[in-house]
Amino acid sequence: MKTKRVRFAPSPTGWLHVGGARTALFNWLFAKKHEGKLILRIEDTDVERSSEEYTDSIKEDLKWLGIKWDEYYRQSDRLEIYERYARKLVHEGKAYHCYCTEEELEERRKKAIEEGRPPVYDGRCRNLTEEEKKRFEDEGREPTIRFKLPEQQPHVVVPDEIKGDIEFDSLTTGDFVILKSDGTPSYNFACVLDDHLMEISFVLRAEDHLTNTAKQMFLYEALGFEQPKFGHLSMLLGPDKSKLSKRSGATSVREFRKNGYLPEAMVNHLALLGWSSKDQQEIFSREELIEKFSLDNIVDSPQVFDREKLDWFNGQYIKEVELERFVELATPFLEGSESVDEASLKELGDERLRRALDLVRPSVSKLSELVDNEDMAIFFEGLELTDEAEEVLSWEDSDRVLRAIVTRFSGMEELTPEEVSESVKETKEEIDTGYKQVYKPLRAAVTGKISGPEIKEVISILGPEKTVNRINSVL
RNA sequence: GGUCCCGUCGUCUAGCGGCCUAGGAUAUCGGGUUCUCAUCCCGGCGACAGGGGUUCGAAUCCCCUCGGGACUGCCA
Repeated sequence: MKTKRVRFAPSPTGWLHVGGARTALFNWLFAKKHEGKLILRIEDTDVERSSEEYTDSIKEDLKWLGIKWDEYYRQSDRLEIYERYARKLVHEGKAYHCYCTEEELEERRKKAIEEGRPPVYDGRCRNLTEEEKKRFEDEGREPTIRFKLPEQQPHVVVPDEIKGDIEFDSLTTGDFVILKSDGTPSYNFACVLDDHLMEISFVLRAEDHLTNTAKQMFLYEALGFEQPKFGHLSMLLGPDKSKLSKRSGATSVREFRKNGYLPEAMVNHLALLGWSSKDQQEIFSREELIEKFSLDNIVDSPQVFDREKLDWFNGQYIKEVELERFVELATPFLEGSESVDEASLKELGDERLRRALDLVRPSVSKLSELVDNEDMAIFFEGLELTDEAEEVLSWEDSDRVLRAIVTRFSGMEELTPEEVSESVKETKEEIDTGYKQVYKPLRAAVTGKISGPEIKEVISILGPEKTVNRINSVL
């Protein structure tokens, strides 16, 4: 069987969009599933809007997501190819030079809309005489090359592996430009040529390309190329149900990355947008996704990108990842926190930081929540008592309790959580009071707050010395 | 306007003619666990867009209406 080849073809005019990321992911999953190849093709033929920076950032973000490509191409490196084929079509009478300027075109378009006619190119340059061409050229006009659509084309069928055949009664387009006046190819042309030349066997792209695919059918025909298979993914929508855009909040994977989302959470969430495994599983490892991925399980209705579900996924992964990795991921966020200076981070030490982060994980759903996190603050100096904590400390037994604890902990080297529990129990019995009367003042004194992570763990991490110091400072 | 796609809880989805008084997840609400918060566990609320057919039987098939979306460039 022939190797399956798919591609992801972004244009570097912005950061990698989550919609694009999903398309890339589905292509990658498809390739992996079938032991095929994923081709990354940068469609940078729009000289004005494309940039090297965006190209790099897209590659970085794909890598971050764990989407690796097998081959890499850039359309700007391939301009001669497109030009050659465009000329070939002109030569064969399947395309022609058009001297209309953008301004003229725009004006006619406007007029057509006003008059209720479809705003399509009227084909006026189809049969220009040599003199007419020369006159235009003398005027300094740079021609484009337009593809000549068949005169009679009742309807087009786009075979779609996901939605089934899609029939177009008519194409809402006239002869379209395949080579722009600056010599760069337009999207549909470069796309068809490259998909063919790169031996793409399956084109999996978003639904906004549906009408493009229809147009491309003619190009395949005119060029004498065999068609690949096609599949169109539904659109990703914002909360307002319109195409996910800047207005809908964060849309680039870069932004999610900066906000402390884990790539595995992102991948998991994206995978479940438009695809499901048909059982009730929600959390998938990469391997499971590859194993279970199938075109049959793709739905064709559009989906809203739900941040809350992503947060849940992220929280799940934060709780599950290896502690070492979590520490690595968390550190930059801690360092970026205003309330934590380098000195106090250093003072805490690696081991205590490790344990503290492990303790705080369950309450965090994205790494950015670690910045100025209340629970983390417990482990740094400079605590202030909240009003509620003050109140707890003013309870009748609080002073006695805390003094008893201080007596127990003084001079100790370290404390395990179990030893803390034991001490609390003994103190409770010694003073003949309830657990709350011990735990609450202890928490208030040590953390300055009345809620937070398990106090026995907190104390164990801080150690007896710091704990005693803190208690003494409120007595 | 034209062309095309789509329509099950707020959101992501299961369902492919009887297993559906429509299942799961998330969000939300309530309860439990805990010194407390978070986690976790248990429970509640919550949907087949509407109308016609076809059929013994329709969320599932057909038609119409309505609604949403995309495209309609020398952007991709």
